[in-house]
Amino acid sequence: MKTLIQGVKGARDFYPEDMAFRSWLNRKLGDVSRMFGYQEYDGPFLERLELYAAKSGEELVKEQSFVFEDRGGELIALRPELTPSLARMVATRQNELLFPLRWWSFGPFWRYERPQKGRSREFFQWNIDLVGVNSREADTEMLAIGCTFFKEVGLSSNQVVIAINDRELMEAELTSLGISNESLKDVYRLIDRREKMSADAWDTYANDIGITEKQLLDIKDLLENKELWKKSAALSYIFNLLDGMGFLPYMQYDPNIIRGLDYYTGIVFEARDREGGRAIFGGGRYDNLVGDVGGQPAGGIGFAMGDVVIRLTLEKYKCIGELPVAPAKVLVTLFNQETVAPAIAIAAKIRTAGIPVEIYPEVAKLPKQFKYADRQKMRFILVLGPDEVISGKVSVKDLLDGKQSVVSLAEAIELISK
RNA sequence: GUGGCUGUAGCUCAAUGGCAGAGUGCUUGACUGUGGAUCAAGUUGUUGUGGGUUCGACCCCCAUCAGCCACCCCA
Repeated sequence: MKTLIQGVKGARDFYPEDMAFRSWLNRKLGDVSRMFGYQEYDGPFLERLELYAAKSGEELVKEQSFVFEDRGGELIALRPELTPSLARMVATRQNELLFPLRWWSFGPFWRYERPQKGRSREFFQWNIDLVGVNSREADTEMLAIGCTFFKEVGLSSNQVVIAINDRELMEAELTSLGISNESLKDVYRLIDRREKMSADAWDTYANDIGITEKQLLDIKDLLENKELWKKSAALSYIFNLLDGMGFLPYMQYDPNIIRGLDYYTGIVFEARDREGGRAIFGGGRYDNLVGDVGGQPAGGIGFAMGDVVIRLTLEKYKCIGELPVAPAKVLVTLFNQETVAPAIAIAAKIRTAGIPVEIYPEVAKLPKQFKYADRQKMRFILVLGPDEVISGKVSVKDLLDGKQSVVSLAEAIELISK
Protein backbone atom coordinates (compact mmCIF):
# COMPACT_ATOMS: atom_id res chain seq x y z
CA MET A 1 0.00 0.00 0.00
CA LYS A 2 2.63 2.50 1.01
CA THR A 3 4.80 1.60 -1.95
CA LEU A 4 1.96 2.15 -4.46
CA ILE A 5 2.93 4.71 -7.04
CA GLN A 6 0.26 7.34 -7.24
CA GLY A 7 -1.68 8.04 -10.40
CA VAL A 8 -1.24 11.35 -12.20
CA LYS A 9 -3.18 14.19 -10.60
CA GLY A 10 -6.49 14.75 -12.30
CA ALA A 11 -6.28 11.55 -14.35
CA ARG A 12 -8.88 8.91 -13.62
CA ASP A 13 -8.80 5.13 -13.44
CA PHE A 14 -11.61 3.43 -15.27
CA TYR A 15 -12.45 0.32 -13.27
CA PRO A 16 -14.97 -1.96 -14.99
CA GLU A 17 -17.99 -0.20 -13.46
CA ASP A 18 -16.63 3.18 -14.66
CA MET A 19 -15.83 1.72 -18.04
CA ALA A 20 -19.39 0.36 -18.20
CA PHE A 21 -20.67 3.91 -17.81
CA ARG A 22 -18.24 5.30 -20.38
CA SER A 23 -19.25 2.68 -22.91
CA TRP A 24 -22.93 3.27 -22.16
CA LEU A 25 -22.49 7.01 -22.67
CA ASN A 26 -20.50 6.41 -25.83
CA ARG A 27 -23.30 4.24 -27.18
CA LYS A 28 -26.05 6.72 -26.26
CA LEU A 29 -24.39 9.74 -27.82
CA GLY A 30 -23.32 7.66 -30.81
CA ASP A 31 -26.93 6.55 -31.30
CA VAL A 32 -28.14 10.15 -31.17
CA SER A 33 -25.39 11.28 -33.55
CA ARG A 34 -26.19 8.56 -36.07
CA MET A 35 -29.92 9.26 -35.72
CA PHE A 36 -29.21 12.65 -37.30
CA GLY A 37 -26.89 11.21 -39.94
CA TYR A 38 -23.55 12.14 -38.39
CA GLN A 39 -20.37 10.21 -39.20
CA GLU A 40 -17.81 9.25 -36.60
CA TYR A 41 -14.25 10.59 -36.91
CA ASP A 42 -11.35 11.54 -34.67
CA GLY A 43 -8.44 13.93 -34.69
CA PRO A 44 -4.95 13.33 -33.34
CA PHE A 45 -4.37 13.61 -29.60
CA LEU A 46 -1.28 15.71 -30.29
CA GLU A 47 -1.31 18.98 -32.21
CA ARG A 48 1.10 21.84 -32.70
CA LEU A 49 0.47 24.49 -30.07
CA GLU A 50 0.12 27.12 -32.79
CA LEU A 51 -3.12 25.51 -33.98
CA TYR A 52 -4.76 26.73 -30.79
CA ALA A 53 -2.65 29.81 -30.22
CA ALA A 54 -4.56 32.18 -32.46
CA LYS A 55 -8.07 30.83 -32.18
CA SER A 56 -9.08 29.37 -28.87
CA GLY A 57 -8.50 32.19 -26.43
CA GLU A 58 -5.55 33.16 -24.30
CA GLU A 59 -6.46 31.31 -21.14
CA LEU A 60 -7.05 27.94 -22.77
CA VAL A 61 -3.74 28.02 -24.60
CA LYS A 62 -1.37 29.68 -22.14
CA GLU A 63 -2.66 28.42 -18.82
CA GLN A 64 -4.54 25.22 -19.49
CA SER A 65 -2.74 23.24 -22.14
CA PHE A 66 -0.35 20.38 -21.49
CA VAL A 67 2.57 21.45 -23.65
CA PHE A 68 5.97 19.89 -24.31
CA GLU A 69 8.81 20.34 -26.72
CA ASP A 70 9.47 17.38 -28.98
CA ARG A 71 12.98 16.32 -30.00
CA GLY A 72 12.87 18.55 -33.02
CA GLY A 73 12.09 21.57 -30.88
CA GLU A 74 8.42 21.86 -31.86
CA LEU A 75 5.95 22.93 -29.20
CA ILE A 76 3.35 20.17 -29.01
CA ALA A 77 0.09 20.28 -27.08
CA LEU A 78 -2.13 17.47 -25.85
CA ARG A 79 -5.37 18.56 -27.42
CA PRO A 80 -7.47 20.72 -25.05
CA GLU A 81 -10.40 20.74 -27.46
CA LEU A 82 -11.31 19.28 -30.84
CA THR A 83 -12.82 22.08 -32.91
CA PRO A 84 -9.49 23.50 -34.20
CA SER A 85 -8.43 19.99 -35.28
CA LEU A 86 -11.76 19.61 -37.04
CA ALA A 87 -11.22 22.92 -38.84
CA ARG A 88 -7.72 21.83 -39.84
CA MET A 89 -8.93 18.45 -41.10
CA VAL A 90 -11.68 20.13 -43.10
CA ALA A 91 -9.29 22.68 -44.57
CA THR A 92 -6.80 19.94 -45.51
CA ARG A 93 -9.26 18.03 -47.68
CA GLN A 94 -11.66 20.80 -48.46
CA ASN A 95 -11.86 19.97 -52.16
CA GLU A 96 -12.65 16.29 -51.73
CA LEU A 97 -15.05 16.38 -48.78
CA LEU A 98 -18.79 16.40 -49.36
CA PHE A 99 -20.59 19.30 -47.73
CA PRO A 100 -22.58 19.81 -45.61
CA LEU A 101 -20.45 17.62 -43.45
CA ARG A 102 -21.84 16.02 -40.29
CA TRP A 103 -19.18 14.59 -37.98
CA TRP A 104 -19.07 13.42 -34.38
CA SER A 105 -16.40 12.11 -32.04
CA PHE A 106 -15.88 10.87 -28.49
CA GLY A 107 -12.38 10.85 -27.11
CA PRO A 108 -9.91 12.10 -24.51
CA PHE A 109 -8.79 15.68 -23.91
CA TRP A 110 -6.40 17.32 -21.48
CA ARG A 111 -6.46 20.61 -19.66
CA TYR A 112 -4.04 21.60 -16.92
CA GLU A 113 -6.50 22.82 -14.33
CA ARG A 114 -7.09 22.28 -10.67
CA PRO A 115 -9.18 19.10 -10.37
CA GLN A 116 -12.36 19.13 -8.33
CA LYS A 117 -15.91 17.92 -8.59
CA GLY A 118 -17.00 17.89 -12.22
CA ARG A 119 -13.55 18.76 -13.49
CA SER A 120 -10.49 16.62 -14.12
CA ARG A 121 -7.31 17.12 -16.12
CA GLU A 122 -7.97 14.19 -18.41
CA PHE A 123 -11.54 13.90 -19.58
CA PHE A 124 -13.66 12.57 -22.41
CA GLN A 125 -15.69 14.76 -24.66
CA TRP A 126 -18.44 14.29 -27.18
CA ASN A 127 -17.97 16.67 -30.10
CA ILE A 128 -20.56 17.04 -32.82
CA ASP A 129 -20.36 19.51 -35.69
CA LEU A 130 -22.19 20.49 -38.86
CA VAL A 131 -19.76 22.19 -41.23
CA GLY A 132 -20.17 23.89 -44.58
CA VAL A 133 -23.40 25.78 -44.07
CA ASN A 134 -24.39 28.92 -42.26
CA SER A 135 -28.11 28.56 -41.90
CA ARG A 136 -30.72 28.85 -39.20
CA GLU A 137 -31.81 25.33 -40.05
CA ALA A 138 -28.31 24.06 -39.25
CA ASP A 139 -28.34 25.96 -35.96
CA THR A 140 -31.72 24.46 -35.16
CA GLU A 141 -30.49 20.95 -35.89
CA MET A 142 -27.56 21.29 -33.52
CA LEU A 143 -29.86 22.40 -30.70
CA ALA A 144 -32.30 19.61 -31.55
CA ILE A 145 -29.46 17.11 -31.20
CA GLY A 146 -28.74 18.39 -27.71
CA CYS A 147 -32.43 18.13 -26.78
CA THR A 148 -32.70 14.66 -28.29
CA PHE A 149 -29.72 13.52 -26.28
CA PHE A 150 -31.30 14.79 -23.07
CA LYS A 151 -34.53 13.02 -23.92
CA GLU A 152 -32.66 9.85 -24.83
CA VAL A 153 -30.87 9.65 -21.47
CA GLY A 154 -33.95 10.63 -19.50
CA LEU A 155 -33.17 14.20 -18.49
CA SER A 156 -36.35 16.26 -18.63
CA SER A 157 -36.78 19.93 -19.42
CA ASN A 158 -37.60 20.43 -15.74
CA GLN A 159 -34.12 19.23 -14.86
CA VAL A 160 -31.88 20.70 -17.56
CA VAL A 161 -32.01 23.73 -19.81
CA ILE A 162 -30.14 25.01 -22.85
CA ALA A 163 -29.45 28.71 -22.51
CA ILE A 164 -28.87 30.47 -25.82
CA ASN A 165 -27.84 33.84 -27.18
CA ASP A 166 -26.78 35.32 -30.50
CA ARG A 167 -23.47 37.14 -30.77
CA GLU A 168 -24.67 38.96 -33.89
CA LEU A 169 -27.61 40.30 -31.94
CA MET A 170 -25.35 41.36 -29.10
CA GLU A 171 -22.92 42.97 -31.52
CA ALA A 172 -25.72 45.03 -33.08
CA GLU A 173 -27.08 46.07 -29.71
CA LEU A 174 -23.68 46.96 -28.30
CA THR A 175 -22.75 48.91 -31.42
CA SER A 176 -25.93 50.93 -31.08
CA LEU A 177 -24.78 51.82 -27.57
CA GLY A 178 -21.71 53.39 -29.14
CA ILE A 179 -19.29 50.59 -28.38
CA SER A 180 -16.57 50.36 -30.99
CA ASN A 181 -15.65 47.23 -32.89
CA GLU A 182 -12.25 47.19 -31.23
CA SER A 183 -13.62 46.97 -27.71
CA LEU A 184 -16.31 44.44 -28.59
CA LYS A 185 -14.17 41.48 -27.51
CA ASP A 186 -13.45 43.21 -24.20
CA VAL A 187 -17.14 43.79 -23.62
CA TYR A 188 -17.91 40.13 -24.40
CA ARG A 189 -15.39 39.20 -21.76
CA LEU A 190 -17.00 41.66 -19.41
CA ILE A 191 -20.42 40.08 -19.94
CA ASP A 192 -19.03 36.58 -19.63
CA ARG A 193 -17.71 37.47 -16.18
CA ARG A 194 -20.73 39.25 -14.83
CA GLU A 195 -22.06 36.48 -12.64
CA LYS A 196 -18.60 35.53 -11.50
CA MET A 197 -17.62 38.89 -10.02
CA SER A 198 -19.00 41.12 -7.30
CA ALA A 199 -21.09 44.03 -8.56
CA ASP A 200 -18.48 46.58 -7.53
CA ALA A 201 -15.59 44.70 -9.06
CA TRP A 202 -17.57 44.30 -12.24
CA ASP A 203 -18.28 48.05 -12.45
CA THR A 204 -14.60 48.76 -11.92
CA TYR A 205 -13.67 46.25 -14.60
CA ALA A 206 -16.09 47.92 -17.01
CA ASN A 207 -14.51 51.28 -16.27
CA ASP A 208 -11.04 49.84 -16.85
CA ILE A 209 -11.87 48.75 -20.38
CA GLY A 210 -13.20 52.19 -21.23
CA ILE A 211 -16.96 51.83 -20.78
CA THR A 212 -18.73 55.07 -19.84
CA GLU A 213 -21.26 55.32 -17.01
CA LYS A 214 -24.06 55.69 -19.50
CA GLN A 215 -22.94 52.70 -21.55
CA LEU A 216 -22.62 50.59 -18.42
CA LEU A 217 -26.21 51.33 -17.43
CA ASP A 218 -27.35 50.48 -20.95
CA ILE A 219 -25.41 47.22 -20.92
CA LYS A 220 -26.98 46.28 -17.60
CA ASP A 221 -30.42 46.94 -19.07
CA LEU A 222 -29.50 44.80 -22.04
CA LEU A 223 -28.48 41.90 -19.83
CA GLU A 224 -31.74 42.07 -17.90
CA ASN A 225 -33.81 41.97 -21.05
CA LYS A 226 -35.10 38.41 -21.39
CA GLU A 227 -37.21 39.52 -24.37
CA LEU A 228 -34.22 40.71 -26.38
CA TRP A 229 -34.36 37.61 -28.59
CA LYS A 230 -37.47 39.01 -30.28
CA LYS A 231 -35.18 41.50 -32.02
CA SER A 232 -33.27 38.63 -33.60
CA ALA A 233 -34.87 37.16 -36.71
CA ALA A 234 -32.52 34.19 -36.36
CA LEU A 235 -33.51 33.35 -32.78
CA SER A 236 -37.21 33.81 -33.49
CA TYR A 237 -36.94 31.47 -36.45
CA ILE A 238 -34.96 28.88 -34.51
CA PHE A 239 -37.34 28.93 -31.53
CA ASN A 240 -40.25 28.45 -33.88
CA LEU A 241 -38.69 25.37 -35.48
CA LEU A 242 -37.73 23.91 -32.12
CA ASP A 243 -41.28 24.48 -30.92
CA GLY A 244 -42.52 22.41 -33.84
CA MET A 245 -40.31 19.53 -32.68
CA GLY A 246 -41.53 19.85 -29.10
CA PHE A 247 -38.12 20.95 -27.82
CA LEU A 248 -38.95 24.51 -26.78
CA PRO A 249 -39.32 23.60 -23.07
CA TYR A 250 -35.58 22.80 -23.05
CA MET A 251 -34.69 26.24 -24.39
CA GLN A 252 -34.22 29.52 -22.62
CA TYR A 253 -33.04 32.84 -23.97
CA ASP A 254 -30.29 34.40 -21.87
CA PRO A 255 -28.47 37.58 -22.91
CA ASN A 256 -25.65 36.77 -20.47
CA ILE A 257 -24.50 33.77 -22.48
CA ILE A 258 -21.42 34.82 -24.44
CA ARG A 259 -18.94 31.90 -24.06
CA GLY A 260 -15.24 32.27 -23.51
CA LEU A 261 -13.89 30.91 -26.79
CA ASP A 262 -12.93 33.65 -29.20
CA TYR A 263 -13.96 31.91 -32.41
CA TYR A 264 -17.74 31.98 -31.98
CA THR A 265 -19.53 34.26 -34.44
CA GLY A 266 -23.27 33.58 -34.26
CA ILE A 267 -25.47 31.75 -31.83
CA VAL A 268 -23.83 30.51 -28.65
CA PHE A 269 -25.39 28.16 -26.12
CA GLU A 270 -24.73 26.09 -23.06
CA ALA A 271 -26.70 23.40 -21.25
CA ARG A 272 -27.01 23.37 -17.48
CA ASP A 273 -28.72 21.64 -14.63
CA ARG A 274 -31.58 23.98 -13.72
CA GLU A 275 -30.49 23.72 -10.10
CA GLY A 276 -27.01 24.99 -10.92
CA GLY A 277 -23.56 23.56 -11.40
CA ARG A 278 -21.12 23.41 -14.22
CA ALA A 279 -22.09 23.54 -17.88
CA ILE A 280 -23.10 20.12 -19.22
CA PHE A 281 -22.31 21.07 -22.78
CA GLY A 282 -21.46 24.24 -24.63
CA GLY A 283 -21.07 25.33 -28.21
CA GLY A 284 -21.95 27.74 -30.94
CA ARG A 285 -21.44 28.89 -34.49
CA TYR A 286 -17.94 29.50 -35.82
CA ASP A 287 -17.92 30.88 -39.36
CA ASN A 288 -14.28 31.95 -39.62
CA LEU A 289 -12.44 29.05 -38.08
CA VAL A 290 -11.83 26.96 -41.20
CA GLY A 291 -10.62 30.06 -43.03
CA ASP A 292 -8.43 31.00 -40.07
CA VAL A 293 -6.49 27.74 -40.23
CA GLY A 294 -5.80 28.21 -43.93
CA GLY A 295 -8.84 26.82 -45.72
CA GLN A 296 -11.53 28.41 -47.84
CA PRO A 297 -14.05 30.14 -45.58
CA ALA A 298 -16.64 27.63 -44.41
CA GLY A 299 -19.12 28.04 -41.60
CA GLY A 300 -19.82 25.51 -38.92
CA ILE A 301 -21.72 24.92 -35.72
CA GLY A 302 -21.21 22.39 -32.99
CA PHE A 303 -20.96 21.68 -29.32
CA ALA A 304 -18.91 19.66 -26.87
CA MET A 305 -20.01 17.70 -23.82
CA GLY A 306 -17.64 16.41 -21.14
CA ASP A 307 -18.09 13.01 -19.54
CA VAL A 308 -17.58 14.21 -15.97
CA VAL A 309 -20.42 16.70 -15.55
CA ILE A 310 -22.92 14.63 -17.52
CA ARG A 311 -22.15 11.63 -15.30
CA LEU A 312 -22.75 13.68 -12.15
CA THR A 313 -25.99 15.02 -13.59
CA LEU A 314 -27.22 11.59 -14.70
CA GLU A 315 -26.38 10.13 -11.30
CA LYS A 316 -28.11 12.99 -9.51
CA TYR A 317 -31.33 12.42 -11.44
CA LYS A 318 -30.97 8.63 -11.32
CA CYS A 319 -30.95 8.24 -15.08
CA ILE A 320 -28.41 5.41 -15.15
CA GLY A 321 -29.86 1.94 -14.75
CA GLU A 322 -27.97 -1.18 -13.77
CA LEU A 323 -24.99 -1.48 -16.04
CA PRO A 324 -23.88 -5.11 -16.27
CA VAL A 325 -20.17 -5.52 -15.68
CA ALA A 326 -19.83 -9.29 -16.14
CA PRO A 327 -20.39 -10.18 -19.78
CA ALA A 328 -21.18 -13.83 -19.10
CA LYS A 329 -24.54 -14.74 -17.62
CA VAL A 330 -23.57 -18.36 -17.09
CA LEU A 331 -21.04 -19.99 -14.78
CA VAL A 332 -19.92 -23.56 -15.27
CA THR A 333 -18.74 -25.01 -11.97
CA LEU A 334 -15.85 -27.40 -11.52
CA PHE A 335 -17.06 -30.05 -9.10
CA ASN A 336 -14.01 -32.25 -8.72
CA GLN A 337 -10.96 -33.33 -10.67
CA GLU A 338 -12.85 -36.06 -12.58
CA THR A 339 -15.48 -33.65 -13.91
CA VAL A 340 -13.10 -30.93 -15.05
CA ALA A 341 -12.68 -32.23 -18.60
CA PRO A 342 -16.40 -32.79 -19.35
CA ALA A 343 -17.32 -29.43 -17.73
CA ILE A 344 -14.81 -27.53 -19.83
CA ALA A 345 -16.01 -29.37 -22.94
CA ILE A 346 -19.60 -28.35 -22.18
CA ALA A 347 -18.58 -24.72 -21.73
CA ALA A 348 -16.90 -24.83 -25.12
CA LYS A 349 -20.10 -26.18 -26.72
CA ILE A 350 -22.17 -23.42 -25.14
CA ARG A 351 -19.77 -20.83 -26.54
CA THR A 352 -20.18 -22.43 -29.96
CA ALA A 353 -23.88 -21.65 -29.57
CA GLY A 354 -22.86 -17.99 -29.15
CA ILE A 355 -23.46 -17.69 -25.40
CA PRO A 356 -20.73 -16.14 -23.22
CA VAL A 357 -19.71 -18.52 -20.44
CA GLU A 358 -17.33 -18.35 -17.50
CA ILE A 359 -15.73 -21.41 -15.99
CA TYR A 360 -14.80 -21.33 -12.34
CA PRO A 361 -11.06 -21.53 -12.87
CA GLU A 362 -10.26 -24.19 -10.25
CA VAL A 363 -11.93 -27.01 -8.42
CA ALA A 364 -13.50 -25.51 -5.32
CA LYS A 365 -16.35 -25.98 -2.88
CA LEU A 366 -19.69 -25.38 -4.52
CA PRO A 367 -20.83 -22.69 -2.05
CA LYS A 368 -17.77 -20.68 -3.01
CA GLN A 369 -18.53 -21.03 -6.71
CA PHE A 370 -22.19 -20.17 -6.20
CA LYS A 371 -21.29 -17.13 -4.17
CA TYR A 372 -18.95 -15.96 -6.89
CA ALA A 373 -21.67 -16.26 -9.54
CA ASP A 374 -24.12 -14.45 -7.30
CA ARG A 375 -21.78 -11.56 -6.61
CA GLN A 376 -20.97 -11.27 -10.28
CA LYS A 377 -24.72 -10.94 -10.80
CA MET A 378 -24.72 -13.91 -13.16
CA ARG A 379 -28.07 -15.46 -13.97
CA PHE A 380 -27.34 -19.19 -14.41
CA ILE A 381 -25.11 -21.83 -12.89
CA LEU A 382 -24.35 -25.09 -14.59
CA VAL A 383 -23.35 -27.95 -12.33
CA LEU A 384 -21.71 -31.03 -13.76
CA GLY A 385 -21.04 -33.45 -10.88
CA PRO A 386 -20.61 -37.23 -10.83
CA ASP A 387 -24.39 -37.79 -10.99
CA GLU A 388 -24.75 -35.69 -14.11
CA VAL A 389 -21.75 -37.31 -15.75
CA ILE A 390 -23.37 -40.75 -15.25
CA SER A 391 -26.78 -39.61 -16.54
CA GLY A 392 -25.31 -37.62 -19.38
CA LYS A 393 -27.21 -34.51 -18.29
CA VAL A 394 -26.43 -31.21 -16.60
CA SER A 395 -28.03 -29.34 -13.72
CA VAL A 396 -29.03 -25.77 -14.52
CA LYS A 397 -29.91 -23.38 -11.73
CA ASP A 398 -31.59 -20.07 -12.37
CA LEU A 399 -30.36 -17.71 -9.67
CA LEU A 400 -33.24 -15.34 -10.24
CA ASP A 401 -35.98 -17.69 -9.06
CA GLY A 402 -33.79 -20.35 -7.47
CA LYS A 403 -35.25 -23.13 -9.60
CA GLN A 404 -33.04 -25.95 -10.76
CA SER A 405 -33.57 -28.61 -13.38
CA VAL A 406 -31.64 -31.60 -14.70
CA VAL A 407 -31.66 -31.48 -18.48
CA SER A 408 -29.74 -32.40 -21.60
CA LEU A 409 -27.11 -30.01 -22.91
CA ALA A 410 -29.39 -28.92 -25.76
CA GLU A 411 -32.17 -28.13 -23.31
CA ALA A 412 -29.71 -26.30 -21.08
CA ILE A 413 -28.64 -24.09 -23.97
CA GLU A 414 -32.30 -23.44 -24.68
CA LEU A 415 -32.85 -22.44 -21.04
CA ILE A 416 -29.92 -20.08 -20.67
CA SER A 417 -30.32 -18.37 -24.02
CA LYS A 418 -33.71 -16.91 -23.12
C1' G B 1 -2.49 30.09 -10.34
C1' U B 2 -5.32 32.11 -5.29
C1' G B 3 -8.00 30.99 -0.58
C1' G B 4 -10.18 27.19 2.68
C1' C B 5 -11.54 21.98 4.49
C1' U B 6 -10.06 16.88 4.73
C1' G B 7 -6.67 12.39 4.76
C1' U B 8 -7.23 6.34 10.44
C1' A B 9 -8.75 -1.40 8.32
C1' G B 10 -10.69 -3.19 1.28
C1' C B 11 -15.15 0.55 2.14
C1' U B 12 -17.95 4.20 5.60
C1' C B 13 -16.39 6.48 9.88
C1' A B 14 -14.98 6.78 15.71
C1' A B 15 -10.89 7.59 19.31
C1' U B 16 -9.54 14.76 26.03
C1' G B 17 -1.68 14.67 24.01
C1' G B 18 -1.68 8.48 27.34
C1' C B 19 -3.38 0.33 25.23
C1' A B 20 -6.02 2.42 17.61
C1' G B 21 -11.93 1.03 17.74
C1' A B 22 -17.06 0.14 15.49
C1' G B 23 -20.13 -1.01 11.36
C1' U B 24 -19.59 -3.21 6.75
C1' G B 25 -16.65 -6.51 3.94
C1' C B 26 -13.59 -10.79 3.93
C1' U B 27 -12.38 -16.11 5.85
C1' U B 28 -14.40 -20.34 8.35
C1' G B 29 -18.41 -23.02 10.48
C1' A B 30 -23.86 -24.12 11.56
C1' C B 31 -25.23 -26.58 5.92
C1' U B 32 -19.58 -32.99 3.75
C1' G B 33 -23.85 -31.37 -4.14
C1' U B 34 -26.01 -25.23 -4.09
C1' G B 35 -25.85 -18.26 -3.84
C1' G B 36 -28.88 -14.14 -1.57
C1' A B 37 -31.25 -14.43 4.59
C1' U B 38 -29.88 -15.58 9.85
C1' C B 39 -26.44 -16.94 13.78
C1' A B 40 -21.39 -17.86 15.72
C1' A B 41 -16.12 -17.51 15.62
C1' G B 42 -11.96 -15.46 13.28
C1' U B 43 -9.44 -11.62 10.25
C1' U B 44 -7.97 -6.60 8.78
C1' G B 45 -3.43 -0.92 10.34
C1' U B 46 4.27 1.90 9.46
C1' U B 47 -3.16 6.63 11.33
C1' G B 48 -1.27 9.71 3.14
C1' U B 49 4.27 10.78 3.13
C1' G B 50 8.70 13.31 5.40
C1' G B 51 10.40 16.20 9.31
C1' G B 52 9.69 18.81 14.18
C1' U B 53 7.72 19.81 19.44
C1' U B 54 6.92 16.34 23.68
C1' C B 55 8.51 11.62 28.81
C1' G B 56 4.70 10.27 25.24
C1' A B 57 1.58 12.46 18.81
C1' C B 58 -4.10 9.88 14.96
C1' C B 59 -4.38 14.50 17.90
C1' C B 60 0.05 20.22 18.21
C1' C B 61 3.73 22.68 14.42
C1' C B 62 6.23 22.77 9.42
C1' A B 63 6.72 20.75 4.61
C1' U B 64 4.88 17.66 0.81
C1' C B 65 1.32 14.65 -1.99
C1' A B 66 -3.74 13.58 -2.95
C1' G B 67 -9.09 14.47 -2.64
C1' C B 68 -12.98 18.00 -1.84
C1' C B 69 -15.08 23.26 -1.73
C1' A B 70 -14.96 28.41 -3.37
C1' C B 71 -12.30 31.54 -6.98
C1' C B 72 -10.02 31.54 -12.01
C1' C B 73 -11.54 29.03 -16.35
C1' C B 74 -14.39 25.60 -18.70
C1' A B 75 -16.60 20.10 -20.63
